[in-house]
Amino acid sequence: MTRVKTPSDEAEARAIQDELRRRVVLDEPGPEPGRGLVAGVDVAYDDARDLVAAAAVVLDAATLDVVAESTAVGQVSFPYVPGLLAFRELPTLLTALEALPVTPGLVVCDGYGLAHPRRFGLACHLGVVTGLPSIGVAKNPFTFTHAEPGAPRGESAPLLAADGSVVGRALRTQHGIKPVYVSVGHRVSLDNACAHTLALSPRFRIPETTRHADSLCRRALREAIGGAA
DNA sequence: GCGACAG
DNA sequence: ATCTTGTCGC
Repeated sequence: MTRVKTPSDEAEARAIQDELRRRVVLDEPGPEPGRGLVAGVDVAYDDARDLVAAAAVVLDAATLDVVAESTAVGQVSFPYVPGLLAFRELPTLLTALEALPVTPGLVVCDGYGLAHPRRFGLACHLGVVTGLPSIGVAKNPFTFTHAEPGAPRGESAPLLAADGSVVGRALRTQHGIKPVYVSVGHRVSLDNACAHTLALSPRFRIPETTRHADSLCRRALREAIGGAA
């Protein structure tokens, strides 16, 4: 079983990131968009009980039909610290992923990959520890900047770090609607990551993978609380 | 130095 | 992330 060591403090977490970051693979194009199986993952929290519920939903990339689902509930083991999100979400997320009856060719994370203060966001971390191709699709630009993409669906602008380096892309998934922020996680090119994101978002701003995972983890959290109360 | 900052 | 009903629109 894939495990993520829970750091005892932030310094240790950063040291772990530094070590795992060396294992990120960036020279593979990744799976072909619109084919195979794509998984979406997300988590929901109950702060009062320190619970975290994770969901993994697998879609047929061609039809966007749901072919498998899995959830897991665990205790929160790390605080929310911007830049260290993976240590909070990954343990439970991996449990849900491993319980899937199939292995996806790509995992779409709700958050960042290389677009990260230390170039090792949640999607990179998940990709490295599972070995699976992964990308990050976030709803906010965090500390990064970008020019306004053209209005049509499919338009994009480079997502820039403070030092000017390109860490991802602000991608318009719906005409005239706020873009999403795509970055590479592991074993996928940025072009491919954006193509997948577009293919997964035919109707709404957020990819269907993330939408399914979001509603499923919220449901799992409600049921976990309901069963305990 | 302080605040902002993926979820 | 989360606090949160009805309402507007396809």
